[in-house]
Amino acid sequence: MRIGELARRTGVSERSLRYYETQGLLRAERTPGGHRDYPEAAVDRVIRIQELFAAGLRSTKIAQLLPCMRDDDGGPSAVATPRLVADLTAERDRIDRTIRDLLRSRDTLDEVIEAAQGR
Amino acid sequence: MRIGELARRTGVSERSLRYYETQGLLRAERTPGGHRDYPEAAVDRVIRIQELFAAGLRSTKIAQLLPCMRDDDGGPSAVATPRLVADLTAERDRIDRTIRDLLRSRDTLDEVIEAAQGR
DNA sequence: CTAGAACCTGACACTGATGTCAGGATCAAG
DNA sequence: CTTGATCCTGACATCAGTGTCAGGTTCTAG
Repeated sequence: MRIGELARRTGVSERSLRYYETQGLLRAERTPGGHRDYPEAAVDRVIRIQELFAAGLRSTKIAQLLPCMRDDDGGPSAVATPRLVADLTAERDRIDRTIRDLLRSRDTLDEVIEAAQGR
Repeated sequence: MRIGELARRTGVSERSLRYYETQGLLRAERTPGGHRDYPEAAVDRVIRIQELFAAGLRSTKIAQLLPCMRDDDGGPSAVATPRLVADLTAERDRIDRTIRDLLRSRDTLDEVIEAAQGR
């Protein structure tokens, strides 16, 4: 599929999709004229990428991580190096802390919201 | 207390503390010579601010929110306007989505980590 | 063939919190 | 008074993903 359709189906801008390509996160075949042509699996992949971005990982980490994920267009997964595992473990712990933080902040907001609704 | 001590005790840089002041998030008395002098309660306040930043709120929202929080140096809380309540509700929903996203990403990382550890 | 939609690359702007540096003033202890 | 630690303001830089625009090419339907 073309970049426009992929953008529409994932909710990610064409600009971002091209950026992902420069970062090695997403590859595409090219038509004879040079237009990008994505496989169907790109949809899931882009959504996965967005989730990881939302989790605060930066593109270089995601680029290392993606080949180690199963479900990566069905091919056999690469195995993470010890170095990468250490990095990912640190990321996971950071995510855990972030989640705790978010829960606290959500409670804070709820308090204010409820107080304003007169109870 | 002085800015250096506040920075040390909260883990937030002096630069950021001054920035918070320009954004109306944090106030300080001044010594005759112009140095900032923070009350003890500033420690909790800064930590609260950091949590809200970590939750993705931007300084303008935090500035609106802070006076509506109880525990705000003991004074009586302001009450959020309907407009603000709507904003905060949207923020809370965004935070909820973020949490769900983080949980998914954490699971993704866990899968890769476990796979690499040979089980 | 042609028109319009869709795509290409490359460049520059922005955001918003934070880092960092310069040049100078204040503070506290000896 | 002096000295070294601490603080002041103001300015500019950074990061990383994304928006946007320009100028040009490709694709597809009629």
